[in-house]
Amino acid sequence: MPELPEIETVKNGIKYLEGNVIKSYFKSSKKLRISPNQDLKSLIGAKITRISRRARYLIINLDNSKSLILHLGMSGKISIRSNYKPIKHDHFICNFTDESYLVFNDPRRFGFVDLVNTDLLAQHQSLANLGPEPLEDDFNQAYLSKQLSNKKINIKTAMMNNKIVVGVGNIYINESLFDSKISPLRPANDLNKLEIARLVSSVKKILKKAIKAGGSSISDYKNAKGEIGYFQHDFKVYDRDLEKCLICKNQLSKVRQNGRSTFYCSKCQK
DNA sequence: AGACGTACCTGACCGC
DNA sequence: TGCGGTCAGGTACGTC
Repeated sequence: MPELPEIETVKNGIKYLEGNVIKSYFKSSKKLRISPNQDLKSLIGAKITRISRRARYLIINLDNSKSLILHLGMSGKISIRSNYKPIKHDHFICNFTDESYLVFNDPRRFGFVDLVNTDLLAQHQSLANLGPEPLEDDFNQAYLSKQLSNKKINIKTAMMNNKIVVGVGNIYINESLFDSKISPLRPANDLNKLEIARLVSSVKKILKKAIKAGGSSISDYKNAKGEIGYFQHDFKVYDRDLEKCLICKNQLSKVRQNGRSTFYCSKCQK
């Protein structure tokens, strides 16, 4: 599921757990992308002090100087349940003092759960060397121009590089490039300042819109469903290669770039 | 250093 | 119905 808007939605949906104490946990024996650095036993009795997000990682700070890091990989989902019945691919479960359960389910197992000392969080293999958050002010035209100036790789792949900017995955870069009318095939260092400014603003706009829509599904969860829902995507180019451009009615295109599918309009995006 | 291919996994879907 | 091929929203690593 997850790109940045989905993780942000999950974070907002589980933030109410702050202040709860972990009563018990379960970790499946299946191997995830990385194994926890520390014994998870110290989770028991720990109180959640803060839940936040960095890039596509969920960070859960505990009152025992330790922090949980959760990553959802390609297929991971987090849900909150009022009672727990095991289903296939449940890999990590926490039971809290309010009797709710947080469940991490991930069929492809590209995600992970890790426990580290909070003072070493920034040095974690996954968190060190990350670029800026796309919605923060330090992700701007001047910064991006500098980053792209020596990159000959296509702009689409460059934008999916976590060292340049985090959390922009395949869906949202396709949508952002369409929104800014820039062809995904262009070499990154070929874009001028104006185009880079447009791209920065499109990335922020598209992500904010998706987060806003994702947030609305959380209220459904609170009222009825018992699970955190995801944004019902409304894409203009992603997965629409058999359809026509909503702007110019041209047939949309699909190509492969560095192993990933790219969708775009060859007329609108130059 | 940057570009690029590949590996990690399961499941869904499509054509034969 | 079953089988093989291909694809999927991410990330890390090896090689040139």
